[in-house]
Amino acid sequence: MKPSETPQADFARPSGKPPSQTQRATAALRQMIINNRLPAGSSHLESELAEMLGMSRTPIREAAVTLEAQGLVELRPRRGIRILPLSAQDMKEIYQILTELEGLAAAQAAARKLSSAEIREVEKALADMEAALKTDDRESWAAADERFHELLVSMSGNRRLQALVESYNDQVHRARMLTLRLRPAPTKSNRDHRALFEAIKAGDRKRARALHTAHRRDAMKLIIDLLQQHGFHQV
Amino acid sequence: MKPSETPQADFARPSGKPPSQTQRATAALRQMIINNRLPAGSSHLESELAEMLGMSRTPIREAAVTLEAQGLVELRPRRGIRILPLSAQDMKEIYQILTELEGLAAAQAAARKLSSAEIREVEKALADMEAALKTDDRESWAAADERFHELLVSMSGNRRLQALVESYNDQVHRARMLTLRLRPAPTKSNRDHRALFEAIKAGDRKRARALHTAHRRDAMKLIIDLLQQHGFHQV
DNA sequence: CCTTTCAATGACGTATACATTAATAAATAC
DNA sequence: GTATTTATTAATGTATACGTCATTGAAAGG
Repeated sequence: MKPSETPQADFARPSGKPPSQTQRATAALRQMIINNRLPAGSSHLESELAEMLGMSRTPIREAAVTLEAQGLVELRPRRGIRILPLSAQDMKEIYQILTELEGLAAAQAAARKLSSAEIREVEKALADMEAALKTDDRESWAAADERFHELLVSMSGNRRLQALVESYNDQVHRARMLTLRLRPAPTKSNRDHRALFEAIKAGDRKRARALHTAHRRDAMKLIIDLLQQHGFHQV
Repeated sequence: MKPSETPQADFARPSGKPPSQTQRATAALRQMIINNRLPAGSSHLESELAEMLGMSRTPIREAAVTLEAQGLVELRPRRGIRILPLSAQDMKEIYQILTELEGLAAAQAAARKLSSAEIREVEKALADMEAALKTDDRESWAAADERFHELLVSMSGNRRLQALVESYNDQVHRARMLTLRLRPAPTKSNRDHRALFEAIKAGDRKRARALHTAHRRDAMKLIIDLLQQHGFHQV
């Protein structure tokens, strides 16, 4: 559930400063888009959003430009800022990219020597997922799952890769949440995660990559099928 | 040499309209960054750039935000817009990502049935590269090489993948041009291209991916080594 | 009743204004 | 001569102003 942040947001907030209006606008809008409080397909005038967030149009526009570059919205002259919906085709494109990039991350992670702190964090995420599976707490499971995958990518050591995966994950977050209750219990997912992490710890790059790729491919198929079955042509 | 364009720039210019100031600014600045007319590491005040391009600060700021999201510049409060230089580590990160994404593109292209127009365009690029190699015309060779790789990615059918690769290619364009005259004649490169294209036409996904991955890995090593040998620690 | 033209509205793109605040220089103390 | 404090400068972040142009509705014509 943790909101991701754009790379520049990270740089631009040297931890002491009060966030600028532009930063507030970017974070707030991204958040609202990701968890569907600004529904996919809806349009919003700059002045509306400005009033809603208590600022002028200027920082709203800058935020909108950033989010457009991230693929979350589209700026349509005189018709407002449109929250981009995702078609099945869009999902496929994004998942193909994610599959590839996360596969690389897994291989890179396997090539490294993990710190004990890293291992502990991953183990925690795995344990949380298993606990959530027992009580069928889907939200907690999804949160831990997200944490697990974020950790993997961060362990790749490639900051750009990390930012990129985060950004594309943001784009499919809505769809993932939507299918969370429609899917069967993620028993196999948990097994996959364990096996993947074992391969990484063992330093088996090839296997880590293969396992992650297969895992993501399954996830994509699951989500796309579910959306289709339940008649969502756009998300 | 062809300047790439951001996805939104493509959408935002429905071919009839005069480009907006923001679009002009984004294109001009990107162009100047990519071909080193705004040197890596240099900083520029918004007002300078505004005067240079004959517009107010507003469109300059919007362009800067876009280019920051693309990873080309950094906005430093009160110290101007800084053109981000690339270290060897940066190059490695970017090439890892490019290698992966273009490998995927090659595999996807191999899975498709290419149109005769597509085949003709690729053949032209290949022929141009071979002709340029004969006369040792490095600039023409680089232009054709770029066209070849762009065509491959576009043949993947994944628009997002295409935009992404374009964007990361922009980031290493400077370094590529810098090493163009330092490297040995790209004889092997041309052979690689031929073999790769044969694999794609034959529909051999695995081989297409493997060939492309190896090709890019070689290119990365070549460039990084050359830069190191010639004492460029930043580009 | 449907189509087309025209006018009015208002959202956006851009310029400009202005307060804030960081960086630089000057001045003072040591 | 060096370090610390203060004053000055000026670049940014944000608000506001305004002209342009697309969209909507009305009016006129078929």
